[in-house]
Amino acid sequence: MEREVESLQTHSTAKRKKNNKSQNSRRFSDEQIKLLESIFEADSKLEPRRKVQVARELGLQPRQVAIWFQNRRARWKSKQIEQDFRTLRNEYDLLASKFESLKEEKQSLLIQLEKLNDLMGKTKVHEENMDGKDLEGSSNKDGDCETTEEKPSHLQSHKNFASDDVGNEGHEQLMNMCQVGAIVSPEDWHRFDSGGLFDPPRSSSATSQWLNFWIN
DNA sequence: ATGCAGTTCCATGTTACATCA
DNA sequence: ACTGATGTAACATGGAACTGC
Repeated sequence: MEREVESLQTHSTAKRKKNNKSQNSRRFSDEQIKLLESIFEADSKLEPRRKVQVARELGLQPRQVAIWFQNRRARWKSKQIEQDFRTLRNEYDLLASKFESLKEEKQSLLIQLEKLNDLMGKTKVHEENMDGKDLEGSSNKDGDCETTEEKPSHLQSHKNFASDDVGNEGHEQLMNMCQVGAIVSPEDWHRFDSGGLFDPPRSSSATSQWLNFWIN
């Protein structure tokens, strides 16, 4: 039955133009908008009975009320999309800047590591020249990066790299692993919850590739 | 139970017009 | 006065859900 009303209200473009010209204003009054908005705020959809009731209250056709709600939902949705877009963009900017600072931190740690390696290399040569003391007791033979003792954690991880126990290639690989660990733990990465794009892989070799992908 | 036509509602895109800078 | 941008009421269309047969 509402369809009947609607079809009676369906004009050709020409008819509509004529009709609109005869009306003083197409816009609803402030009063009408105010009530419609307050209803919309409570519920964005109208039950048919309520629609008829509201239409009667406002002196409008039920069809007009239905259309107003349709348009209002569409406007709300597009605003929502804009809002979501802004939120996502902000989150992305934040992540990007975190990533940049992590890269810088990594760079500075690498430099520190180089210096320490140089220093320890020189010390060892010196001690060998002195011909005598046992240095082996202090190095961790299993290559575990999470050694203890009272050094800063990021330095602890690289403690055993000066040792001869690890060959050059293994040395480099372990350095990479530990550097990744020093920059950020997997838990930290997962906290970002970025849907996998930024998530590092589980295996250490894949981790190196992953890191290189982002840095290079 | 199932298929089908008719109806209603809704989301989405478009049009026509009013208003404003 | 003219014009382009913007907001909005109304419309068109297609799909989903529901109903009666």
